[in-house]
Amino acid sequence: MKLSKKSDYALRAMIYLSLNYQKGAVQIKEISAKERIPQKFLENILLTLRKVGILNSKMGLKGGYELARSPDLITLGDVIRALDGSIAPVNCVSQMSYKPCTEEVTCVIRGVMMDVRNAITDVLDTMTFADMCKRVKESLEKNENAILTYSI
Amino acid sequence: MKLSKKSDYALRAMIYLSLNYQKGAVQIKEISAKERIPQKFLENILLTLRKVGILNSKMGLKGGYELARSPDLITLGDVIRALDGSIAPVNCVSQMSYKPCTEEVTCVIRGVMMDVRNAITDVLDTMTFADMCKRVKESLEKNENAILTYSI
DNA sequence: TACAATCTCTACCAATCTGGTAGAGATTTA
DNA sequence: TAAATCTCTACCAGATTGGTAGAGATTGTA
Repeated sequence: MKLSKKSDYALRAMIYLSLNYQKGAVQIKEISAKERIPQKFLENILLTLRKVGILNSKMGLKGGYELARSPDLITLGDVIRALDGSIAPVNCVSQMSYKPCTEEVTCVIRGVMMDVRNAITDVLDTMTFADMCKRVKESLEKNENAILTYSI
Repeated sequence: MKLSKKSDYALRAMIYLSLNYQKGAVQIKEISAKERIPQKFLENILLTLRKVGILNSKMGLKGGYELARSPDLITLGDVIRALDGSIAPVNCVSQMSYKPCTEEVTCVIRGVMMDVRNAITDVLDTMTFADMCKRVKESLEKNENAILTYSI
């Protein structure tokens, strides 16, 4: 039941890009430096997010990445699914990578795991990056001399 | 966010033992055969559950395993924690293996992950093996000619 | 007592996943 | 044309997962 480093980095990069929404493309190098994420690793992550349509990219000099749509239309669930594949604790309750188990009808573990999955997605699929930005700003107001950070 | 095979097997074995609560010790071999779990692997799992006090064992001929307390006093969370270690998606929100992150106060990802963790434990720490037994029996009544099974 | 059945313990192993790196290529701006 | 940037494929070391092997300790029963 663990969030991968990949998803962790992805969430941080997405918050960074959300805070810079509509301010033009942001370069990998900048995100990598500010968030202290290995650059080459981050390249892969952003590429994945682009391929699933969460990010747009621009190649060449002055290129970079930006959100493909408004931060309030992207949820944490979207990002974690893109990187980690599935959110469900077992495949037989997964939307993304559903695979029936042998005796689905009578499987009582499945029932509980379905509840767990729903509980998780209730949180992750309603929380948008607009919400995250709001939280970052609130957090900064309360802790005036705090460094801007939202890493794990 | 995946339930390990170890925890899966453990849950199944625990349901089996719960259905046989107060009927004397049950042997590894029997559970292994009925639930189709590799015997040597199951040995390790049951040993772990004994070490954390969930199971009692009896060595020697006619030995075996049985629940150390009533099924309504053991939750799925107890078992999964014993096998997989932690339920929390990140260590900085874990009860079991808590490890602070760099900037805890202002970390907004932490906040969401805390919500996820609570959502998961709400399900797993309230569901007992007595509940699971009840579900197994209900399920069998509804599907009269179903085979008794609760594997994933 | 002997012995078979059973749990206990340590060690080991192959396959996969995780986190990360390398480097050549394509594209764009100045 | 050159520098900056994204794109793509390949690779790699270490950890984790799922599982096996085998010797040892303990107990019931003939």
